[in-house]
Amino acid sequence: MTYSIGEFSRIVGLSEHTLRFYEKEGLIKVNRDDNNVRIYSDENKLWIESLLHLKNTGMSLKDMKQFAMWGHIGDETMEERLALLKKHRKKVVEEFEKLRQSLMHLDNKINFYENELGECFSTN
Amino acid sequence: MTYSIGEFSRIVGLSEHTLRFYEKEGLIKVNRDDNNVRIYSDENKLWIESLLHLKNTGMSLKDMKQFAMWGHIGDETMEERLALLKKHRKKVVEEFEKLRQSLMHLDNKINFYENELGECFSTN
DNA sequence: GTAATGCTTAGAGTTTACTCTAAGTCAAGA
DNA sequence: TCTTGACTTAGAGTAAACTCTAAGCATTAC
Repeated sequence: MTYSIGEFSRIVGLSEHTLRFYEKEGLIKVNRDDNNVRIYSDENKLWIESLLHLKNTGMSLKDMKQFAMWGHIGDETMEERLALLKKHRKKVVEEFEKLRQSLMHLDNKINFYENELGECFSTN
Repeated sequence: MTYSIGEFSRIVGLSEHTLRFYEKEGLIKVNRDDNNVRIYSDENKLWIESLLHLKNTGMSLKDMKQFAMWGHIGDETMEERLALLKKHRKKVVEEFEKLRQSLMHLDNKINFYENELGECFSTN
């Protein structure tokens, strides 16, 4: 399957502006038809979804850019990419643990407030 | 125990600029001595730590401000505060789950690269 | 034949949360 | 007395990641 930028935008949940911006920044390579119109493929979709996972974990555009560049070069950059991912993973794991603790703190707070207000009615 | 802004800054890991900024924004109330110099207390410390947990979970300054305002008003705002925390919790749980999935995705990627490169040397 | 959708460049604007600067004052300690 | 650390207001600067605008041209579908 292939998609126009409008369709693709809806599918991946990024605005057309952002898709063009990402392309300009080198995060994606997109094919064009005879009229220079962008044709997004399922491969592009997988790639974007992968990028969005990296973004979700807090990777900066700068690092995603670097990762994409290496990806475009080819197999000889695998070690660099792996190193980047491993380094990033460390940060993510820390972040994850911090979030877990802060969530616990939040739950404690909520429990405290519920006790203070009396537990007759549980209004979720 | 009480602390000057300099000491407090080191203790809680926020710059003096940021501490004054938070105070101006209404996130903390700080006592002053006869010379108008800020005196931070252990109560301030607990409060800031609590705020930082909310910040960790991605709460905006705006919401933290609202929460602090209600806190300063007193017990009659407990329900509002509880509602805000519960609403926020929902977002945090979603975010947490998203992060968990993206972390899994990251791990899969790393495994993929390690297999591709051969698992003879594990360089962490 | 016109509306919808797409293309370009270049640059301006937005939001959040700080972060810093300037310019001046004040008070305690060695 | 002089350095250190504190205080004030007011506003400017920063960084990231978008987000949008303008102006003009091309193509496709009804």
